[in-house]
Amino acid sequence: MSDKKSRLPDAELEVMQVLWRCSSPVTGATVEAEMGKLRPLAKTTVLTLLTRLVSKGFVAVEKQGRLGLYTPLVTEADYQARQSKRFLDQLFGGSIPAFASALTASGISREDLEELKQLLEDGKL
Amino acid sequence: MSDKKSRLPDAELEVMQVLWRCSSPVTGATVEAEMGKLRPLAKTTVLTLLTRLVSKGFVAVEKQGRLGLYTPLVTEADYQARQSKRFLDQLFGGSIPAFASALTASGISREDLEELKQLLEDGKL
DNA sequence: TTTTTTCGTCTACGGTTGTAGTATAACATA
DNA sequence: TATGTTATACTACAACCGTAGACGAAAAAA
Repeated sequence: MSDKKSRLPDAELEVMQVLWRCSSPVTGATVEAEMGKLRPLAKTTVLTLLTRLVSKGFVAVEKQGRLGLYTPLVTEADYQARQSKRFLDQLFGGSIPAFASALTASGISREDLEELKQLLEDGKL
Repeated sequence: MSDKKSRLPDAELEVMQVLWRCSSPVTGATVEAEMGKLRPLAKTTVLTLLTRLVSKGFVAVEKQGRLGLYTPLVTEADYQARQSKRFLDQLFGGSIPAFASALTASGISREDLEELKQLLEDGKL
């Protein structure tokens, strides 16, 4: 019901990540169980988050009687791509190198940089 | 007054970016003028944002009489580094390559990738 | 010094987010 | 069928955000 451009609040993102990890469609109970593994939340809280995601157009719900089956409408790759661009624009005026150097300053793993270098050299990016 | 780890809301970030661009200390009026160039905001709005930044410990204010002189307490590089890590962790489980491929999917400029490649090859990162 | 402009604090208000209790309606079970 | 069990929808509520008006004090101008 609204623009998919926007960033999701942390709690809603966590729910999306569960949805992306599970094979859809998924029941609310399943989402709650998955979330609860790391972060115990009341059932109703998870349901509220799901409902909000539905009204934002990020998730579809299909009713089997009173039971709801949830399916993500936005793929993880899609969300990642949009948010990456947004982040880069907002903090670095869109410059990847500027971002990369910020990362080194943040003590990111050397291996990841190496791997990235490989990808670039192999023309995979 | 609180943890510097946290992400700033968009409006507050914009104010910080003005502060980072100007040579400190800066008066509220200056900030307002700079902000207004792109996004007209009421004077009081800018002041409110500055005050919030002060209470969050991101900005220091020094009073010259009734006039406030504002200085950022967190450097841009510092903020960028922390947020980059946070972003990477939250969306990509910390993997830079995963992030990089999301970027290509988002239609990021070829030149930026080239530049990044150069930096990596020159060992600058 | 009276008036006007300026800078800032306080207060406000609608919307969002995190979190969950309550009520309700459908389902399973005794 | 009577009853316990759920899954969901509604309601709530405090904190936080974006935005700014009201009001007061200080400074500048007349």
